[in-house]
Amino acid sequence: MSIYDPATYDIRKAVPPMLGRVRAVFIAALEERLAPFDIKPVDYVVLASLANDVADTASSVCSIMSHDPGAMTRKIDALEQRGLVRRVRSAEDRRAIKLELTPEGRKVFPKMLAVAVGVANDFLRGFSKAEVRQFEDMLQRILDNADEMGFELLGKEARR
Amino acid sequence: MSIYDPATYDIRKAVPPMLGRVRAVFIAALEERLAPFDIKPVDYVVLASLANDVADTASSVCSIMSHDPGAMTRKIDALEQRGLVRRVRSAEDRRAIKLELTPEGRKVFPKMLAVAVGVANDFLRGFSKAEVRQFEDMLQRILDNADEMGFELLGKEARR
DNA sequence: TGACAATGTTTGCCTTGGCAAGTATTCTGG
DNA sequence: CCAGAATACTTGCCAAGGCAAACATTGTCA
Repeated sequence: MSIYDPATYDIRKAVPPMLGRVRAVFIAALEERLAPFDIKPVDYVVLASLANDVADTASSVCSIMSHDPGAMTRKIDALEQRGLVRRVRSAEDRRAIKLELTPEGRKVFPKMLAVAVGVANDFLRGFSKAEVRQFEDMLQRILDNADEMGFELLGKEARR
Repeated sequence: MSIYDPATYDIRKAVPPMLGRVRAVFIAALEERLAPFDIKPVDYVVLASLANDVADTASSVCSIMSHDPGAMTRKIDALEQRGLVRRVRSAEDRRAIKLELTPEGRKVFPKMLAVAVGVANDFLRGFSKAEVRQFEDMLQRILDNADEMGFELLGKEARR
């Protein structure tokens, strides 16, 4: 049974366009509140991936963020230049380069995290915790569907 | 009462990062299925805005999509070049330029719409209609919160 | 083991969006 | 009425991502 019908599809209410709008305001808010740190939302996500041990190389950060490897190289160049991130050639796999936060990076990241969490809480004002959990679950179910359809959150080549 | 706490914030599950991922797979799927028409997701949204009478000028399309006016000029140049959209100087307000689909645009758009709705239905497989409605409502509530915080990325006139 | 595929990173080129300045037109307050 | 603000669009310039090619290294398998 289909959810949406082309004849009645409303781009002002349907889930896909709404997702885009909500994401847009999220990023706008994050950008504004991270500005004092001279950090952009994308940079924050890179730092957060490293800080949370969700990724430890450029390529793993790329697959998590679905970001281009070429662009990532340049971004890490900049973050390294600013002394927030360090590159360490891996001993086990000499192709890879381990990434880690510098002491300076570890010091300032918590402030950015606080900002990001603050934005999330502000936008979810009025939601109960149960609702948020339900919301998270629905998002995960969509990702699972995407997964089954072959749209994993990896580079196109990695999909095979 | 806050939803998220920096100490336990998980970027793999929290709403903001999940929104980004879900949107990314949506766009990837849309891009792939629109490729046969040589149309990109952004182009589709422009055409959809015009087809659904949600917008009828470049600026109104911009506010709906939170898109840059400069980029929009170039995009419409291209769509006009391809014979899908037509520019008609407005008689009432001679600053504005009315946009409309050409007969050719009207002819091909339904196929793109079918693709887009198909993607939405595929990704929402397993959702009941009630769940989708609830999902839409939550997204709207977030936009309303953004609104109160001064992040009105959508043109007000476009929402009326 | 030896070709060949795959992975991780980098670089150059191209496309596209963001931003600022400029023009034309309309709106507004004194 | 009219000077200045606001709106609609355009253009040029810059920043950043997407893509492809190149290189080094590792994995696979006949």
